[in-house]
Amino acid sequence: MPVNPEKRIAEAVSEIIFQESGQHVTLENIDLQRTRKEFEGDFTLVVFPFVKIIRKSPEQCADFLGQALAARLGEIASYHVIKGFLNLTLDPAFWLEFLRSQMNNATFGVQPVSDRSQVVVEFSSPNTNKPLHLGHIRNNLLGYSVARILEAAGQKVTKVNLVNDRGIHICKSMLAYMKFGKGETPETAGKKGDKLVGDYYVRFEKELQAEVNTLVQEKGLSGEAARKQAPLMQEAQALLRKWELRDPETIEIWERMNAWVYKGFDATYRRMGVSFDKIYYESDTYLLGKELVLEGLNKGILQQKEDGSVWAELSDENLDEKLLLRADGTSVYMTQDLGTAQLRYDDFKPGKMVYVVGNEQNHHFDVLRKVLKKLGKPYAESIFHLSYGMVELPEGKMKSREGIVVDADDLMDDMFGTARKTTEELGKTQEFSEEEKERLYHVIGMGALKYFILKVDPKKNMLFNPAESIDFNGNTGPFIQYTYARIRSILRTAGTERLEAIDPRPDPGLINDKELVLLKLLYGFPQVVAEAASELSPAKIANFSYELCKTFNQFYHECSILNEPDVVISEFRLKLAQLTAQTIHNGMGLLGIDVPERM
RNA sequence: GGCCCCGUAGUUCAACGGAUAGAAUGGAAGUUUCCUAAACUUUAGAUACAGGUUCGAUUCCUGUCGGGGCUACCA
Repeated sequence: MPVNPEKRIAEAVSEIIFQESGQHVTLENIDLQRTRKEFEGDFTLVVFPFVKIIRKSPEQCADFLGQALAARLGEIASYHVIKGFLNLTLDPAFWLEFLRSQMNNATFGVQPVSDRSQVVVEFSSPNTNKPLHLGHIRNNLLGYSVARILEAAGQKVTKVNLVNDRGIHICKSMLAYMKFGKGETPETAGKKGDKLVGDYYVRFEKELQAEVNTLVQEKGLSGEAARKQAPLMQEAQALLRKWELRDPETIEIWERMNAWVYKGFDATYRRMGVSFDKIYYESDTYLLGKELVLEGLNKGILQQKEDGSVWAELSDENLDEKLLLRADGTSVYMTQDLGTAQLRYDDFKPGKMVYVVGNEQNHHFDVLRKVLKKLGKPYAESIFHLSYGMVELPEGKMKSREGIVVDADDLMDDMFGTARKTTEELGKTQEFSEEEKERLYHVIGMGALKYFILKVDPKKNMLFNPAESIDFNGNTGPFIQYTYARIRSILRTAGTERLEAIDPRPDPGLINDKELVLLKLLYGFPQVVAEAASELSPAKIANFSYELCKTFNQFYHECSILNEPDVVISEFRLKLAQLTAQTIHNGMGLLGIDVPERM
């Protein structure tokens, strides 16, 4: 029995058309899709593109191709034509063979690394002056999932994090701590380190605003001018210069505060279930960025102004000029990113560098690519910005600059609490131990959060509704987890050891529609993974998994699995359930979502 | 002002240029001597607007109207 009917059909179509008309049709131009479920058939060939070549009406064309294909390929059991669509039905024996070949495959849909070219995926990219918030959650989940999906498609992936640990914003929280901190530590304050430092950043902005208000009132300055002249801002800039000169006292405080932050971030990452293969720090890359800029200046690619600032002229690329070094010689965000890109390229020589960064930075990445191109860097074209939209909450918008943020830790606490409350109300966990309960509430709460966010197309702005995400009905993570737990329960009841020895092939004639629908859906999983990888879209996996669970429930409802008089059919169904569970497990794994054995 | 992204049932999301625009949720009505009812079944309900491109447009192009973002010597 052939293993790849799509390919065989497409090749046969190409040959048939060539014999008929003498014209070559490439495989990419043959539109063969899975038949939509409201029509009879397994694969559908769209024949409209061939009507001019074959010079027949769409219906005649489809009929001609159907006859020729059925005669040529044994696995095609029948065909029929609706308008210009040729629906092909495969022999049930093909689907049974598919089940037999995959039923004990624990890695169904997940390939081992087969592509030697590296992909580097950067995500998270926090600033050390602020705790992680809801936007970071979407970022982390997307990045982690995309990395796993690329891996499942056979690519070698390195997950990296780039920590923004230097710059004027970091100096602001340092300055506030130096002025108002009185030697406070996370321990004495009773706060996570990242929260403590974040509070000083907020404190700086508050004190600065007070100074600005005074200047505006007393000297009649504009808000913008007042901000620049305010003593605190001047001090922050002085601190940045001291930092770049490696002033020992400044460096000591900087290191101490950063260590607090990293400890806090680690706890949040661990809880979120994400990890990195390598962490870059901008304090290590900005000098390389400066070097690249100075090199470009020497070669005459970049321009220096009278005040000493260095710029890239991008008007030939339809962009404005871009500052790369300030007049005082300190570097900006773009400078750091130039250095980071170079370092990353030197480290891994990746064929592709994916940056998971919010869409408000679309312009930044446009400029980054073009500056690198101007500098003659070969990797400029391999940079891919995976741009995602904002996450909003039902209560309204989140704006980190205005202090309206949803803290990542708080949100995860919330999800855990809701998972506990909902589960306890249903009274399903009474026989669980305390540890098992804690574990389960974590898995459900995080599953709800992850699934809700990942099922949406990354580039779209989205609305996250915590209450709706944790609903056990509908297109949610907990629904999928629940379906998985039920299948596992069935398999435990049946006794899995009995399953290993049986032949899952009943007489094809004994298989009913529900079983066939489920089997065919499962068949599509590897294809879905491949699509998700090429489009960098976890949403594809999420929506497929939901479809699978729903289909399983319908199958399960109509086909009694254990109490079936016909033993062969029943065991065949158990095999089908087993492959379904495995597929849910693998699919959720690609989203970074755990599935519990019981719930 | 200029540039970019987005406008789909009441709501949250789907739909390589393909068939009768799918789900879920909320609304209405049902199903439990049964292996997890956190399930299943039935039902009403949508492509912002106007043109164009073609066998065919939610999808591509143009314009209008809405929403968001960017346009920093912040990151």
